[in-house]
Amino acid sequence: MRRNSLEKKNKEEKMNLIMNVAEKIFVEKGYEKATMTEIAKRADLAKGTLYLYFSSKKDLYFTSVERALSTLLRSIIEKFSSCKNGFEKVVSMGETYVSFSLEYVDYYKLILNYETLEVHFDDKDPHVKKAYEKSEEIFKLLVSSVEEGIKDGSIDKRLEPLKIAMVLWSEITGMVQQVSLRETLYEKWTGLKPLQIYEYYIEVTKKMLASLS
Amino acid sequence: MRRNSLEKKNKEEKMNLIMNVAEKIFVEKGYEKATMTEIAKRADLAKGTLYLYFSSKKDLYFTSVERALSTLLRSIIEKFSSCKNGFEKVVSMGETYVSFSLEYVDYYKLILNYETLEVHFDDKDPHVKKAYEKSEEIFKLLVSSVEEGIKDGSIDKRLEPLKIAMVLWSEITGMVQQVSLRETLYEKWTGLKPLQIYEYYIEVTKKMLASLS
Amino acid sequence: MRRNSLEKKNKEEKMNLIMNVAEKIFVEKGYEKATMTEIAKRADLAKGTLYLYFSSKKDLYFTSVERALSTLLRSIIEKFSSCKNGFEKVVSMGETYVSFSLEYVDYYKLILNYETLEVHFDDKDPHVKKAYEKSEEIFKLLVSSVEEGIKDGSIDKRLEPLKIAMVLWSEITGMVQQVSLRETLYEKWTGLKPLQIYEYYIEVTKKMLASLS
Amino acid sequence: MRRNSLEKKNKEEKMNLIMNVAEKIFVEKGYEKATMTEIAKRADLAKGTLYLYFSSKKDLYFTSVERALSTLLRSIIEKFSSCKNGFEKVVSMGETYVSFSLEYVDYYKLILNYETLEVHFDDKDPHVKKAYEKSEEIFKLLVSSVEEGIKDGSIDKRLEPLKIAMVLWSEITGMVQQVSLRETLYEKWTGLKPLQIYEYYIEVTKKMLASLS
DNA sequence: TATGAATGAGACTTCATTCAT
DNA sequence: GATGAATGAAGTCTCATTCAT
Repeated sequence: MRRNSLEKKNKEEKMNLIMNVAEKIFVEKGYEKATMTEIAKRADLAKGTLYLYFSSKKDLYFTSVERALSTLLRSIIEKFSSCKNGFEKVVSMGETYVSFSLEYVDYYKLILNYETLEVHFDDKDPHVKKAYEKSEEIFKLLVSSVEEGIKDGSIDKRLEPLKIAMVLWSEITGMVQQVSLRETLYEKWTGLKPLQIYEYYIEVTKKMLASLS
Repeated sequence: MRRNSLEKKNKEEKMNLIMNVAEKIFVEKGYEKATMTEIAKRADLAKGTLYLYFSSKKDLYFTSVERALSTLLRSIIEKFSSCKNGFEKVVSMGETYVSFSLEYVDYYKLILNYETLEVHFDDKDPHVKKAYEKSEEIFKLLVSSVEEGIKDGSIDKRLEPLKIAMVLWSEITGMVQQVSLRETLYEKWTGLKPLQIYEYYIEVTKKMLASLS
Repeated sequence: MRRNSLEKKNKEEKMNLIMNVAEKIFVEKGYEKATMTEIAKRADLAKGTLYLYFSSKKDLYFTSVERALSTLLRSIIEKFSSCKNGFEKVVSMGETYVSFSLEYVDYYKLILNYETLEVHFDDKDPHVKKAYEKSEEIFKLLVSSVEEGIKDGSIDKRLEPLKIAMVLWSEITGMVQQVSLRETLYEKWTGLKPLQIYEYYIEVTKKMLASLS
Repeated sequence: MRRNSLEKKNKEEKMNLIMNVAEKIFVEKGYEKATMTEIAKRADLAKGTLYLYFSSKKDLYFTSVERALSTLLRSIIEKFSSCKNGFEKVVSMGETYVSFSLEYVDYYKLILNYETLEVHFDDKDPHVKKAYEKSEEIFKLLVSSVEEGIKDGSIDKRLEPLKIAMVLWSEITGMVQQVSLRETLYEKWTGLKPLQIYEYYIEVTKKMLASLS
C-alpha cells in the first residue's frame, strides 16, 4: 500500500517535471515546432524516458493542457465562495479568468495555443473531448450565475441569460486571448497594459449588466 | 510597356491561383501540416513552379494572409461612406467584421490561423510587420470613429476613447475568433448559431455605447 | 505518349535498380535487420529517394518478392512447352524449380525468406495476397499436369492426383528450402552438393511416379 | 550441497518458466518483433530479472531452441527401441518427426523459426554450433538406420544410403516446415489437412524404400 | 535475488528546397 | 518559364540493456 502510493507519487512528480518543461517549449514554439528532443534535453532526461511517462508527443501535449484547464477551473470555483449574489459571481469569474491569465502566463498560453490548434486534431480524440468537457463545466457555472443574478435582482432582468452568458464567455475568452497574444503590439498602439484594458472592460461590462437592476 | 504589364498581369493571376489553393489547405490543415506537394498538386502545377512565384512556404503563407487582410480592410472602408455619425461608424465596423467572418470563412480563418501562429514567427520578419501595419490601420479608424462619436454626441461622453476602442477591438476580434473556431461546440452548448450570438453582442454593446448620449 | 512511356520506363528502371540492391541486403540480413539507410547508401541514392519509388520498407520488400515470384513462374511456364506428356511436365517443373534456385540464388532466397516471414505479416495485406495467388497459380499447374499424366498413362494410375501433387509440392519446395539454407552444413555432413541431392531426389521420385505406368 | 542443488533446481525452474513464455512470443511474433518487455510482463517478472538468467535476448532465444531440439531428439530415440529392422526405424523417425510437429506446435515452430533465422546470425556463435550438433546427431541416426535396413534386407539394396538419407531428411524437414507454415492456405487449395498430407507422404515413401526389398 | 526507471543508438519516414533539363 | 526527381536534415518513436536500490 505504502509502496504503491509512493510509487504513484513519484511517477506523478516526474510527470509534472516533464510537463513543466514541455509547457514552456510548447508555448515558445508552438506544438509543431516543439521537439521531443529539446524537451528531453531541457528536462535533463533521455529522449526515451519521456515515452515512459507519455505515450506520444500528442499525449504529452494534451495532458499538459488538461492540467492547465484543471488549475483554471479550481481557481474559479475557489473564488466563488465569497460572492453574495449572481452579479458578484459573474464578475468574480471574469476577474479570476483575467488574473489567471496574468499570473500563470505559461499555463494560460498553453490553453490558448490548444484552443486554436485542436481544430486540426481529431474531434473524437478522448483527450480533446476531455478538454471540451472541462470548458463546458466552466461555461455552465457562468450560465447559472447569470440566472441567479436575474432572480436575486442583481442583474438587469431584461437580459436573456443564455445569450448574455454566451456573449460574455466569448467576449472575455476572446479578449484575453487577443490581448495576451499581442500584449506588446497593443501597448505600442495605445500605451495601455493588459491589466488596464481588462479593468476597463470589467468596468463597462459591470454597468451594462447592472443597468436596470 | 504593354508587354511588361501583360506579363505582370499574368504573374499576378498565377499568384492568385496559387494563393487560392494554398489558403484552403492552410485553413484545412494548419500551417505546419500543409505541404507544398499538396498545394502544387491541387493547383495543378509542379512543385518547383511554386518557388517561381513565392520564395518559400512562409512567403506563400504570409502573402496569402496579407491579401486576406487587405480584403477585410477594403470591406470596412467601403461601408464607412454611408454612416452619418461616429456611433454608426463604430457599429458599422463591428457589423462589417462580423459579416466578413461569415461570408469569407476561408479568408477569415486564414487570418485567425495567422494570428495565433505569428507569435511563433520572428517578430522582425518584414511579412509580420506588414501584416501588423494593416491591423493598426484598421484600429486607428476605430479610435477616430469613437472620438468622432463623442464629439458629435452619438456616443456617451463619459467613455475614454482610446480605452473603449481597445476594449471593443479586442472584444470583437476575440469573440469572432472564439465563435468561428467553436461554432459547433457552442451550438451544442446553447443552441445558438454564430449570427445570433453576434447580433446579441451588437445589441447590448450599442446600448452600452449610447447609454448617456 | 512518347513522353509518358519513356517516363514510365525510366521509373521502372530505377525501381529495378533499387530492388536489385534491396534484394541482396534483405537476403544478407533478413527483413528486420535490413535498413533503408543501407539500401540507400548501397544504391547510391539519398534515403528520401527510396520513398519516391516505394511507399515503405514493407512495400519495397514485397514488390521485390513479387518480382522474384513472377520470374520463377515465367521460367516454369517457358519450359513447359517442350514436354510430351504429364509425367514430363511434372518432372520439368521440379527441374525448373531446382535450376531456378541454383541460378538465381538471391532471387530464390528472397522468396524463401518471405515464405517464413509472411506468417508475421498481416494476412489481409494486398501484397501478401498477391504473392499467394502467384504460388497458387503454380500449384494448379502441377495438379493438372499430374492429372494429364494419369490420363495419358505416363503416371501410375493408382496415385491420387490431388494428394500426390500436394506431397510433391511440399516435398520439393521444402527440400530446396532446407538445402539452400544449409548448403555448407549438409556438404560437411555428407560431402554432397545441392545439385547431387536434387538429382538423386528427382531420380527416385521419377521411379515412384512411374512405378506402374 | 543440498543447498546448492536446491538452488540449482530453482534456477532451472525459473529458466524454464521464462523459456515457456518466451517460446510462445517468439512463435507469435518472430524473433525481431518479440520484445523483452513483453516476455517479462507475461512471465510476471521484472525486465531486469530476465538478464539474471539469460545474458541477452539472443541467449534466451537460442537456449529455448536448444531445449526444443533436445525434446525432439529424445522423442525420436525413445520410439526407436520398438523397431525390428532398419526400414521400421526409418519409418518410425519420419512418423515421430511428424507427430512431434503436430503435438508440440509451439516447440516445433520455434525450431522452424530458428531454421530460417540462424542464417542471419553469426555462424561461429557457440549457440548456433550447439544447435547444429543436435541436428547432426539426429541425421546420423537416420543414415545408420538406412544402412541397417539395406543390410537386413528391409530396404531396397540398390539405394545409396548416404544420398537417400540426405534426400529423406531434407524432404521431410522441408515438407513439414512448408505444411505447418501454410496449413490453412493448403487446406484452402486442396481440402487436405496436414495429417492427411503426411500420411500420404509416408505411404508413397514406404513403397519407394521397399520397392525391391 | 529482484526490480524497473533510465538510457541512447538507431529505425523509419516526411518534406521544403534545389537544379538539370 | 516550367518541371519533378533528388536531396538530406530532422522528426517521432522503439527497445535491448544497464544499474542503483
